[in-house]
Amino acid sequence: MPFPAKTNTDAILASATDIIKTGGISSLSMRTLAARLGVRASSLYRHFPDRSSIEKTMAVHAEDQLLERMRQTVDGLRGEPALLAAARAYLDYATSESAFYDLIMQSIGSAPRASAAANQISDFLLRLLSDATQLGDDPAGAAALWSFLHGFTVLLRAGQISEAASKLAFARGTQSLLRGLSVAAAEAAGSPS
Amino acid sequence: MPFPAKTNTDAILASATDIIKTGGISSLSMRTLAARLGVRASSLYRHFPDRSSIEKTMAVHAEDQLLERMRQTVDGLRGEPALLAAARAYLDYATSESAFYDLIMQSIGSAPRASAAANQISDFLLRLLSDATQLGDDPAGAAALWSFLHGFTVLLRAGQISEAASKLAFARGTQSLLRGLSVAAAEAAGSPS
DNA sequence: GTCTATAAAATGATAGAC
DNA sequence: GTCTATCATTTTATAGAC
Repeated sequence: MPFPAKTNTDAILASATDIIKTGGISSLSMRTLAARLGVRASSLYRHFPDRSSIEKTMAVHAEDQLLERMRQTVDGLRGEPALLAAARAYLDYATSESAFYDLIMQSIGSAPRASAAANQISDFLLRLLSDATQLGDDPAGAAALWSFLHGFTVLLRAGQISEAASKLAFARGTQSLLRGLSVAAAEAAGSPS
Repeated sequence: MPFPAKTNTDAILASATDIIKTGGISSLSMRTLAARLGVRASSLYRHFPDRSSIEKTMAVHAEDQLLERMRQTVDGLRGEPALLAAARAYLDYATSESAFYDLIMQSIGSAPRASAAANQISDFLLRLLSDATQLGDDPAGAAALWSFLHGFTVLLRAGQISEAASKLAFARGTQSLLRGLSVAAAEAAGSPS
């Protein structure tokens, strides 16, 4: 072996993570990545077939991480408190790990249909909502909840929701949506008026 | 005038609109735009100083159009029906004019603080919500509503919410959020328990 | 106002030496 | 496994002729 290995899969992913955390997904290129690792861009193709495979690997990791954060947060909780805590964990992850969160949403958005990761998030919210309302599965309600979570993330980051007011606004939004869905589900379940 | 004018501001914007409607914002370049107009890319700089000014002009137009659609829709309506109709108009615009909607959100996301357009949308939702709940201004509630609207748009387009179920899911989400916010606002306003 | 020509900078990716 | 060298492409934007 005339040339010792100067990098490896893990090191590449670690550097790629640093890069997107600093400058966003668009700042990741084979050249910027190689430069950070002290190698040439062409060397990276021994470890990954192309650029998109590096992004894809990070995206999968991000999806696992988001779900894990929410699961850890709801550990020991049930009903409404569990749902509120999970919602908070979602927002916390989306804001503190915004680059990873972008990878998740980019992955979901570019998939033809609902991706496996998307289904996991959707199912997780579906179960939390069902447990909180005690009124059975509510796919439409879960979709509404996820819509609120993602939308809030985007508007908060865009500066449209002030940092100061965000905590209260988020709690009010989450609780209001949950209460409204509970009432709507109860009516649909056969308790008219 | 040795060279007759082959294009103008309006023609450029019309072609730019066609391009982004077909291939999204990223497909718009000075070259693709010029090719569609039958001129050279360099000629465009006589009409617009740079590429971003073309995007900006379209974004402003899109913002006006979205607000106009919502205003027309709520014309003659008040209270909850007005809010539900406006929400529907928002989603309709975002899905039928997705490229323009992307321009709006891109503009909002890249602005340092809350942009003028963002404030107009926010204020519009604020007034609708206030009129629907009859409980005064609720900035947090308006932010929650907008969050839901944008998030739903994104998830619907990503295929995470089925087309078939979207109409019902959207109506349920909007109504549930409104009802929940009404209750929360009433409690905060001094009608405890 | 449009043209040709060109600058200047990125990008992803490959061939082949070592 | 890494290197040099290079290809091929795309992009925004400018200079100057006509």
